[in-house]
Amino acid sequence: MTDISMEKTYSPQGTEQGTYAKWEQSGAFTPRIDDSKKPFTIVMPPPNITGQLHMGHAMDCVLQDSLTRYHRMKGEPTLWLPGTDHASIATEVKIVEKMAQEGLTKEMIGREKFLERAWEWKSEYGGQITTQLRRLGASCDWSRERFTMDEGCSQAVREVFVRLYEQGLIYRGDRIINWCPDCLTALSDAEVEYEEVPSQLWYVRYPAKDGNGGIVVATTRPETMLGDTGVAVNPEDVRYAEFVGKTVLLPLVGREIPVVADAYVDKGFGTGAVKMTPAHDPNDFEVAARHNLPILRVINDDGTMSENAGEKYAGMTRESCRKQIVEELTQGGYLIKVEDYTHNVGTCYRCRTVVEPLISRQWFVSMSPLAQPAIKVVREGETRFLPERFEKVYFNWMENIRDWCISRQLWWGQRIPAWYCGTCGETIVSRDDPTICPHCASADLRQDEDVLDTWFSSALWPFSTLGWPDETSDYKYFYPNSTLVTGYDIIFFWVARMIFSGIAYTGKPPFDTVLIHGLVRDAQGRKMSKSLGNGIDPLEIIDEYGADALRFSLCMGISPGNDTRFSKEKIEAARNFANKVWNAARFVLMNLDGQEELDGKTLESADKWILTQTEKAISDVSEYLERCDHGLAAQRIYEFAWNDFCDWYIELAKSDLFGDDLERQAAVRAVLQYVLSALVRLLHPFMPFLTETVYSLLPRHEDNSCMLAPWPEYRADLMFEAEAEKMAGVMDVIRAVRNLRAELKVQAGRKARLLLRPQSGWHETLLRAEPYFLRLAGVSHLQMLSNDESFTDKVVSAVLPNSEVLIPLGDLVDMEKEIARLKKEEENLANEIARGESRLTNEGFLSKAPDQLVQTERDRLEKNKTMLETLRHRITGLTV
RNA sequence: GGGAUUAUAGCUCAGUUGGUUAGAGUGCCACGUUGACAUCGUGGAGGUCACUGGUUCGAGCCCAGUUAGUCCCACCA
Repeated sequence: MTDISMEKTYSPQGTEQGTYAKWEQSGAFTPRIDDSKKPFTIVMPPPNITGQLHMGHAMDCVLQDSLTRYHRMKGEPTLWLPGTDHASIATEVKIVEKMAQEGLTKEMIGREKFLERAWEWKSEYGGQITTQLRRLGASCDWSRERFTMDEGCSQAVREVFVRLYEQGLIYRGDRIINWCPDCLTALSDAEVEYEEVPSQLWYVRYPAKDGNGGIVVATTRPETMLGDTGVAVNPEDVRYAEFVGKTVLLPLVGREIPVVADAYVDKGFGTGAVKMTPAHDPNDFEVAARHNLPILRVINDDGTMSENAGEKYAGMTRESCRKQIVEELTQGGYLIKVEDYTHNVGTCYRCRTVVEPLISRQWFVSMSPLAQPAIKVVREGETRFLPERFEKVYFNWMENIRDWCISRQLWWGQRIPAWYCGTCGETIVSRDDPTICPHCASADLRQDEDVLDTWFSSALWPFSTLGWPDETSDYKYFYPNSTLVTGYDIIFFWVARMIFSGIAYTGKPPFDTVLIHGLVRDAQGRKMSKSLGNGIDPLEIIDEYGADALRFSLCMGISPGNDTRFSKEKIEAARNFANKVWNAARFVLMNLDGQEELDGKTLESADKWILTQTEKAISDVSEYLERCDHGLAAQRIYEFAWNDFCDWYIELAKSDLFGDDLERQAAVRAVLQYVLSALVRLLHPFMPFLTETVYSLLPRHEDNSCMLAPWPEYRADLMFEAEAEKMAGVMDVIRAVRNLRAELKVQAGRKARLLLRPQSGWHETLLRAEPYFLRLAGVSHLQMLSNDESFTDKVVSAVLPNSEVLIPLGDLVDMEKEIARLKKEEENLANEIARGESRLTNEGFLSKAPDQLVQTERDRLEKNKTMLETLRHRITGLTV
């Protein structure tokens, strides 16, 4: 017996952090570039430096780490590249909030000081995040850790910006954009979230020039009428045909505005006439462009009404101005009616403020030339989504894409590399900071104040992190990446943009596979959020249950792309599983002698059975991991470890292990060692800490790391299907005996005799299984009955395909009950036979079903008939 | 308006190209200190696979429709 000291209960708290430190110090997270091997690369979706990691990050991390560990064990040079995201707007908002507590504003301290604070923030929170990732066991290559605003990433950003500008794909223009009046910046379309809000639809009469009649328009935003420069109707609408080309008067303001005909207007909605506010509505803006309507901006950046709105309203908020306008319209007799109306309003995805569409001069990326090839690579399967259905989401977005507004009126981020000449007005976009204007040689240059959308740099992450635009060895070897793992919530923000960016700048799509996972919800299925206060801190879970338990619980029972619930029950189940494996290992290790060697051993059925189960598990788990199906893989390992190995094999092994046959002992030890070693390695991607500890305790593995151990290889020579089936038959008998005993409520300690009447071919197997019956079924002694040998004592019995099981229990047996029970069995069996017969007399089944299935059905029917006969014989014997 | 997705045991969820009598965890009931583990063991109860129709020799799975929920996109003022 090996002398080992393993606690009775696995306690992760004492070992995990030390194990991680050892891994990290060993340098094993850093892959060796080997041109003869294909690498496996994952870049981590960089968490925002705005705060701590939540459960969603934990899941993201766990899925990536299991893939990483699996591929590393398979011997592929595996790179999982970590990093963090500067999260321009989100971080800036946080810093501003924090400064407000000190009574400071951005303007008070200025850009430079502000950026100093931002970098301090980065080093504090960025560090917290990487600490958390380590606690989770993330085996990423910290030597390659990146930040979206580090020098290299910023250089890549600059390169891309300049290239696109030179290609004419980046332009600056006055267009309607989404403006957040609270964050005081432009937003891209993707950054606006729509919310249904109950509101009203106001019907307002715009009188004709003489003050009478006119046109009634319907609007959800009466306050914007101050910026109206026209009214539009449908060209085919006879009701308004006479007005087209004429003008109406804008109430309260008295401005004369033209009536135009445009197909955009829906005759059926409202009154069929729409007021045009080109400066504050994207559709109106387009109509205005077609009809040369003037653009009048009446809302300021901060959401208040501007000078253009008129002296009376200037400075009012949008909300109070609306009230005021409605009141005045009512008084003036212009308000015809008000209807309740629910509509969607856009809100800022960071601060939830209602966004204001307004016309503004911003930088844009021209999307349609970039989108086309990005659609193609997915269409043609060069890049695939898992699950596949997310491709539809992707196509839908890409095919309807609009130009991307990339400038943000913020300070924290990559500054737009554009300079304006104060002398000649020239715009200079260049890779190096210009000192004089190339057009007029003036030195009066001013850099654009704005920064780029955070997602502009995230879009380059798969290659900017590897050194691009330089042709570094990392870039050449690890790009394109293999798999990208992320949640479905950022397909548009991030995945789509990486794909078109990768193709446009590197010529290759950035990864082959996009694995999309769902959200982690709370036990009630609600989204975890700060406002609900139902978020769970992964670190608290790790402290209480261990990282392995957390990891396993995040993998178990998940289905690709679907949301999952996090519950106490789940984490406890995972913790219990860790303990189970720990104890199985503890038992095995207590019984090993360090000389285990499977080859050359004489194996019995039980050994062959567990080896066969092991090979099947190896093959299944490998396949599931290849398919990135963590849920099935975890489930499969769980079953194998708990049911096959612990519940059956270890128990079966005990009779040999504690028996006198030294050869059997040695064989069983070798099998235990082999299976445990395979099990631990299969489990390692999911429970790295536990398995690392156990693996190092295995004989001759003192200095070996499970993390670097070879992934278990499927061995066809250890598959013993026929023997395994025999063993399964023995297990059926054991189960039947247990069942009978339990039904009769036989005390566990009370042994009973077991009589078996085997079917042909089973005598030897069952006879040899006697020790198993004794140990696992509470049997005192086995007696084999021949076919014609009758047995009429008081017995309970069961009929199995391989034998008739009889247990004489004397007065414990209530013969009435026993007969009733057997009759029920008889009925079930008869039904089963009837079902089989109807199938086998069905012409359609016989002619169309696969031959093999028909044969199976025949065999089964045959077997059932024999069993029924035995059962009837038994019943007759008892009733006579 | 368009699309996706979910509906399977009390609860949480699996169920690969259609093929035995639909599985697991958890909860529940009964029994149990059998030389790893009570974070355990053994046994048990518990399901018209949302509904309707269709295809098929055969449907939880495929098709059509219905109902209920969740989500995404679009943004008719």
